[in-house]
Amino acid sequence: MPRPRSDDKRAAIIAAATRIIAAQGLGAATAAIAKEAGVSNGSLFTYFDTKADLLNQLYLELKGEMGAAALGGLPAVDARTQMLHMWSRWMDWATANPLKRRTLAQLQVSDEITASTHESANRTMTGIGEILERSRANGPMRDAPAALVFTLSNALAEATIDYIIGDPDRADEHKQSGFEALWRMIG
Amino acid sequence: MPRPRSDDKRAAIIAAATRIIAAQGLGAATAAIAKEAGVSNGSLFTYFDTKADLLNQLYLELKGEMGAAALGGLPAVDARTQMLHMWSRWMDWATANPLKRRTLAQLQVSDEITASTHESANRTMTGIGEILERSRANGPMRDAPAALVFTLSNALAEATIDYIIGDPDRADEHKQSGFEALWRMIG
Amino acid sequence: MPRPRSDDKRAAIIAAATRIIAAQGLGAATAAIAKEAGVSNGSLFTYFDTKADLLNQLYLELKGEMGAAALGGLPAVDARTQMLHMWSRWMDWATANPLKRRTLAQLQVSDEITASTHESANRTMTGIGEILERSRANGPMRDAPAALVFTLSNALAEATIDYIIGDPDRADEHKQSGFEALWRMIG
Amino acid sequence: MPRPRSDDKRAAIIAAATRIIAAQGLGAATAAIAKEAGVSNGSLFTYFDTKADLLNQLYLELKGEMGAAALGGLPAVDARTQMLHMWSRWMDWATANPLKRRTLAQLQVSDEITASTHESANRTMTGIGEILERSRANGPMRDAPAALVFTLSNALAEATIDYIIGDPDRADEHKQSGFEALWRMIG
DNA sequence: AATGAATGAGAGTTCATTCAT
DNA sequence: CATGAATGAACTCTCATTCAT
Repeated sequence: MPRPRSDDKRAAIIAAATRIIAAQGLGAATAAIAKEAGVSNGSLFTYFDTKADLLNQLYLELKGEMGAAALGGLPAVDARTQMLHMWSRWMDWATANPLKRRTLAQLQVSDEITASTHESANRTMTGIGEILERSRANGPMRDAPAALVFTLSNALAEATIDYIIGDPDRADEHKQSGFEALWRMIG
Repeated sequence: MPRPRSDDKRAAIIAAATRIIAAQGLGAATAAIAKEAGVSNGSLFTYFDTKADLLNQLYLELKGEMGAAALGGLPAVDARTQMLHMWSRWMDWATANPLKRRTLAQLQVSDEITASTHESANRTMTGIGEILERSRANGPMRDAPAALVFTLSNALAEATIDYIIGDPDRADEHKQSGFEALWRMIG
Repeated sequence: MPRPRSDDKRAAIIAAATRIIAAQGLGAATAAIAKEAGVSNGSLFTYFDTKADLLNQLYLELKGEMGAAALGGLPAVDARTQMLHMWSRWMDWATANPLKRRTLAQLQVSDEITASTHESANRTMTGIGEILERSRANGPMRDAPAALVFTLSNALAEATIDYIIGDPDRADEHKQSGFEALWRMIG
Repeated sequence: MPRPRSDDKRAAIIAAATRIIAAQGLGAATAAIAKEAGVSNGSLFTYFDTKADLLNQLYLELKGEMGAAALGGLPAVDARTQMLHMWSRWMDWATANPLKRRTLAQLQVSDEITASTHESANRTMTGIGEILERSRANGPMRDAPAALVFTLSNALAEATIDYIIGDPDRADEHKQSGFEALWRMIG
């Protein structure tokens, strides 16, 4: 796998794409992204084969970062506390990184993101899935398909984040409400 | 008397847009939509001022149809039964109209849809909001902001629909699971 | 020559075209002209075969009106006084009808105006030509080609008008200066 | 090092625009100009931001060239001889470059040309204005506004050129007539 | 005759991608 | 490998003209 030399440049493009897409949407020109990254438009294509490729890698990166943020510093305690910890960090990451969150939301629904990218993004979420599994092990959804539980929980999290972004002053309160709703659902 | 402006033609364009956007995304060319509608590309612009206008009207139409579908034939009974009825019809509409649902999902996150369009779309959802209010009146979220409850419930519904579309054979089962999750959350 | 019935409507279109072209230039849409005339866009084409036809007829009309204005009330006196009279009325018409003058100026240089239209417009200017001929009969340009004298005189008049429009407060003064320049040239 | 932006290509586009506009008017398609220049239609826009930009730059170029032609090789002699020299070179340039002259005439009256472009074009004409000032210093228009004198003289020149183009066989004769008319007016 | 909806050929401009330097 | 000029297909929207009513 011959990779181009500078990881810095790759990272700069990824970061620039995050910013530009947050501002302009997925229709943003690759030239605009390259410029924001301080790189020539031609160079962008030595790091990413196509625009779609860039988008897919960006998605992986952002989703991975979000997952890692959620799982960081996980205490070895009971499921509910772990879940709350994760939930809390997830919301915190989203409010602290509104641009990343915004871009990620756009990518999530784009049809430029391939099935295989979605799949491998989900694979990085395994840790989250495991906590979810432990959380619902004795709850009312214990017999539902794991993927359904995951989908519903994720939807709740995203909706809570959206709501918090619209009313950031009461973030903690909404974060708590959302978590309790989740726990009622699965716990 | 000139040829009168034809409601059929307007409807044909709306329908064509639904199909084409479901297949190609919001980037679909107006010419492709016009062709699918059996209309010249110029004609599209006598029915809709701009592409954005078409998108906004399409959004209103689809969202309105979805809301009407959800609320149709509502029995005058207790909140839970009403909610279940609505939930069920909502899922049914979505599974019966996958293209409309797909296009609606794209429009929902597009930034071509203006704030005022979103607002007036939401106004058509008032009926749904009322049922939700009755449903949570005595439940654990009775003190949460109405908008948060609405957001979370909506997210659950959308997620359930997505899941059902991915595994349509067990639609009824998932529909039921989703509803119970919702009810635990708010009921 | 089957002419459509309403002369009023024809006149309304001509008048509307004058206004719209003065404001928007020759690229103005026929639909805009029709609307300004209070007529349907289709109707415009029963009075004028094509846009070019409208433009040509408009040119003839405006040029004719301008010529008539210049020649009106011509006193039967010596050449210089006649010339001054004409010059004065010409300038007056132009300052009193800035829209017509503006549109006429645009048409004059348009390549939509055919050679034959130019020719017949010039034919309506015969009266002016005659005064010019008498004016230069004993002057320094007595042996120059009539058409050259005409062209130069016309250019002087147009330039004087342009200048007056740019500084209308001293119109009379500039009108006088221009005339004297003309007379020195040919008289 | 990328392919440097080529002055040749810019010049080719300017030259092509001159030819195409002379033939087809200002409505000529940018694609036609690009093709005539042997360049892709996209490339035109790397040299000129918009069609209007191209037109403005073309105007500046042509007017500048015309002014330079008129002022070239100016002898240090009396005003009349200088004026005649300039007049003669001006006419010669116009007859030798009918396409440029034709295109310039169109641009002169176009409303795509901005006020600021007109202004800076006029600034390149300062040399001509100075000769004009010297020429009229003791003549009958010595007290008229400089701008009026300039306007009238220019109109005479343009009209003479037009006339010459229509009867090129007797160019020298007409050139002379025009000059004498001018000199009577201001000298 | 009048209306205005219908048509479809362009128009200017953008942009992902390629490639000469 | 980096650069940015070059490419040309594609896009939305306009408009003179036609034609069903």
